Amino acid sequence: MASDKARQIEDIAEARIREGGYKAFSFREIADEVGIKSSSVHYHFPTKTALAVRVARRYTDRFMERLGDPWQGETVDLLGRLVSSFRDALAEDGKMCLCGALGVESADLPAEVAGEARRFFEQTVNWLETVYGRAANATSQEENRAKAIRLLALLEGALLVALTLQDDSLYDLATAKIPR
Amino acid sequence: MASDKARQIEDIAEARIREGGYKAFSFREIADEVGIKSSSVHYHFPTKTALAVRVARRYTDRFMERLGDPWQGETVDLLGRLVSSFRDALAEDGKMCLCGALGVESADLPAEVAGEARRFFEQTVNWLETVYGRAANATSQEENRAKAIRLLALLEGALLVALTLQDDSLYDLATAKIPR
DNA sequence: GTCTATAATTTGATAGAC
DNA sequence: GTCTATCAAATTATAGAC
Repeated sequence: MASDKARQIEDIAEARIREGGYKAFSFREIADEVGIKSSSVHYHFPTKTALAVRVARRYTDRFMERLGDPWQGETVDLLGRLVSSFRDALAEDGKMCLCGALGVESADLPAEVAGEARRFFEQTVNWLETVYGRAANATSQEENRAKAIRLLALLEGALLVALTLQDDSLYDLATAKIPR
Repeated sequence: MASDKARQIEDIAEARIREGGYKAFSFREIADEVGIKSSSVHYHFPTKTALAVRVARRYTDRFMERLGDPWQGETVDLLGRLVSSFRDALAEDGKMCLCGALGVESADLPAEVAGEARRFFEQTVNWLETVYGRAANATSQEENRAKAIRLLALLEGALLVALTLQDDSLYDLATAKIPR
């Protein structure tokens, strides 16, 4: 299959970005791992920026797909899905959220890449605003947005703390008060 | 003065790390900015790792000094000092917490550097545990620790979200419910 | 303390054959 | 799609003169 190699390249780039950010992956390193030459990687993705944009887009799409329709289901279940999406990423691969890793270095990124990280946060906040707006105890739009920002910050921060202190259980500790 | 150049080097390295992580600064770039050659930077700091370690240590020491004695003063004031320490860093230079920026790429860092980021988080958590332990409504040690982890995660995450979405006010929105 | 000079490696990217 | 070959630039680091 033609796109098989392209997907392999994306997978490796994603893993490296989640471990060490945008500057942590190189075309040569990816090429070695896939078993081709770096010039062949350029065939699939013309530039490093283009590859990172593609990886971030795929990550966001999958993430939003996993979160599902914010208009369907119980508030508790919806919020729990968000909490466990990040937790699974930590538990399964011991890695940061891709767009959190990119977001930290926003100021030092090609504009298109920084824009994709921003897009991920915007979509997640929008999804949360909808969930909070539907809840039985829904408050004003401003307050819903504040709650959304606050939860997203807590979850990204919980990943960051757990990774830095090398203790995954800290993510659960930090998010224990949130419905799952 | 002899150590004047060394401090300049540390300042520039710190700024760059907070913008783009460990991989974002180079000896040549720093040398240009200071107005010397990269080999002269090596005179002050033998390796890149050594410079990063020194910068992280200085950052942590200054941060803890600013937080002050967790046994002195009101709980509200102590917690407020932590919240505004991070907020000022964002407002004044529009930059991430240095050890947050390093922590994200923990898995891709020289062990000594990752250790310094870990040290910052440990010290901040310890400080918060003491504050919560002293409070009038103090709970069990485990619960104090959970509260400490949770607040640290929220603050680091709030910085991350504000930087990625390029809106400093989101930090205040995320931390509004916390005493200052 | 700072310089010149340089080594050894890695990087993103391109041209052109097959 | 993948290769060889190559480029121009940047990187960390060292040796030795001043």
